[in-house]
Amino acid sequence: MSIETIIQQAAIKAVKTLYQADVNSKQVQVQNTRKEVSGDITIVVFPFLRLSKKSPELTAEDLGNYLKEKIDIVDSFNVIKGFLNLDINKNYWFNILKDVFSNPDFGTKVANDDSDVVMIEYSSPNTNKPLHLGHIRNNLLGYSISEIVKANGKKVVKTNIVNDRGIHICKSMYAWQQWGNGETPESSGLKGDHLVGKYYVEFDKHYKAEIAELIENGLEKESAENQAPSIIATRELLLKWEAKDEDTIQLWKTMNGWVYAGFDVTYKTLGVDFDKIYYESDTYLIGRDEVLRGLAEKTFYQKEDSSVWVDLSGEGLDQKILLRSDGTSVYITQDIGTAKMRFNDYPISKMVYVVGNEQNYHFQVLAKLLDKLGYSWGKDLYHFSYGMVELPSGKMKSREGTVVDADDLVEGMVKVARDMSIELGKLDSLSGKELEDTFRMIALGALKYFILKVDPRKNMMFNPEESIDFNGNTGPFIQYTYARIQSILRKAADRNVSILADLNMDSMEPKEKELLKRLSLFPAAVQEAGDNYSPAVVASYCYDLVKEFNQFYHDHTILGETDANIMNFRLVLASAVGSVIKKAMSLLGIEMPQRM
RNA sequence: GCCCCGGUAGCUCAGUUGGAUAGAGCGUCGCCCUUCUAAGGCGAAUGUCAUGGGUUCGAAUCCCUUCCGGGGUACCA
Repeated sequence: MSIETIIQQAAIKAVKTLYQADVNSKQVQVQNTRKEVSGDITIVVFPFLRLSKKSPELTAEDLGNYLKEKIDIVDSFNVIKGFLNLDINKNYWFNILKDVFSNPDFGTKVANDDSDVVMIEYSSPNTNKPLHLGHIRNNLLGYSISEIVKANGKKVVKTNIVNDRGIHICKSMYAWQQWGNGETPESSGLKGDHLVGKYYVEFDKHYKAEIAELIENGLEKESAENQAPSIIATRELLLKWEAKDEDTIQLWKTMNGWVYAGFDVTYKTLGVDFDKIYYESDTYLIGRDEVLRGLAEKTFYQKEDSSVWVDLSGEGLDQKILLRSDGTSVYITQDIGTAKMRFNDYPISKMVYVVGNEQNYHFQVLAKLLDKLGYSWGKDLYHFSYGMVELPSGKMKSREGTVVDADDLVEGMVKVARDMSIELGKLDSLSGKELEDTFRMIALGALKYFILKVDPRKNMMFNPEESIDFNGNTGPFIQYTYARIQSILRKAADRNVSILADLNMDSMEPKEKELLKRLSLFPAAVQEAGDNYSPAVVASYCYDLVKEFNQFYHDHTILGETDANIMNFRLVLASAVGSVIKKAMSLLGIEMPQRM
């Protein structure tokens, strides 16, 4: 039971005894005491004034006296206006420290056979272009949320739906056929996904030129967009693909193969992975069958041009197309099929889609569609809607080439990490792979923390002109603190100092107690992050912990301490902080170096 | 037009059930390495919490107005 809960329940009893009145836990506001004020935990007494019919100060005095007498972890108290600040007995804090030190599962819950299965879809790339910074945010969030949900005692299935078919894929295929001259990753030395992306951009260039020409010849914009030769050819290609034309399928397989090889490299670099991968090419027909079933059951309707629609105007939404007039599927068709397949494959109790907020409307429609098709789980799907990454110049657009490429960004950061490490000269004891791994760890730590510390729901700004920081509230700052702790623990081991969970001390320094308080908040942070699907909560917690540790580290020596009990206590404290840092950062997918 | 989301220091961001003097980092100006790693610590300056109103003992937080920005809005994904 957390300290907040203990105090809260005690306060409810106190009010009952003192004022013969019932209050619920919501009315008892318990918060951490502000740093400038003495005390550990604070009760806000304003809500009780009506019951006590006394001044805030006297009410707080009443409560304080009661708690001091009845609750053994409350040592003493002070009152400032309507705030009752309680001092908690040191043994309470010592017990927390012992728990952190000796319990490897401190702060997290472990899943068992009966735990809920949560399926988390993330990444979901199109196979017509390489990944960019927006995808990085998606991948990092998806991975981190998976780890956080796991830490809250759920079974997690990480999944990826690869959008490997559709008109957009045909665009790069067509462009490659027309202007590719047989170029391959081998012949050009280009990473597969970058090669295919090049032809996607190429398509757009030609398509735009054709539209401009048609408009010049007197066509309206809309008809020009529909009659440009490139788009007509691309539509034919999609029809041939859906008809399983052999050459078209072969080209599709070849080009997608290039892209997958490229994606694998990027995924590995980012340290993300999946338990189950679905391909739209396998699921879209199931979706189409579902749509046709809905049509037969008159859930949906058909227009004269034979396109299929759903009318959601009764639910406050619009009409939505489900199959085009030429019979091919649209984006939402495959999502229906994929959902059906997944629920057949796994005993899913919650389905989470990590997809950008530009698709909020899409997921509202999807939930209602699944519901209409008779799937009870449809309306419970959760769209984890995250914000866009914006550049100073505006939104990133793959077609126009105004993106921050994922591979380039990571490589650039590794270079910065390498240069900086060499300049600081701290890694001279390492060499070869170990050294290179540390550079990558630091670079990825900086990038991941930069992305994940921001509230996922909000749009965020990235300025390519300014490199991502390595000082201050950053991943490397946290890694650095961890490395310092490991250095101390190594030195302690060298001197044969054993670290005991047995703590014998009369009092603590303020910085020591502050650190203990921070440690005690870890379980609440993990839970809050899980409840809100927010890696930023973990990042923020970890930063506060690390900042607190650095102050302690600055003010107090550990190995230089002459009192053996105090030295042992500080070693236990440092070790515990180290393990919490490591665990918290692992929830963000950030690794901790032994040295840096 | 309609719907959704956002606006906090020069910049990037915290601030979740309404609580004490609104906080960090970067940048700026100072200070601290004969002492466990200075990717660190300490101090200074910087705010009409977009705007106007309302509810409340108390509002950055809840409700309404206006302004600004982003996204979506029937055959892109």
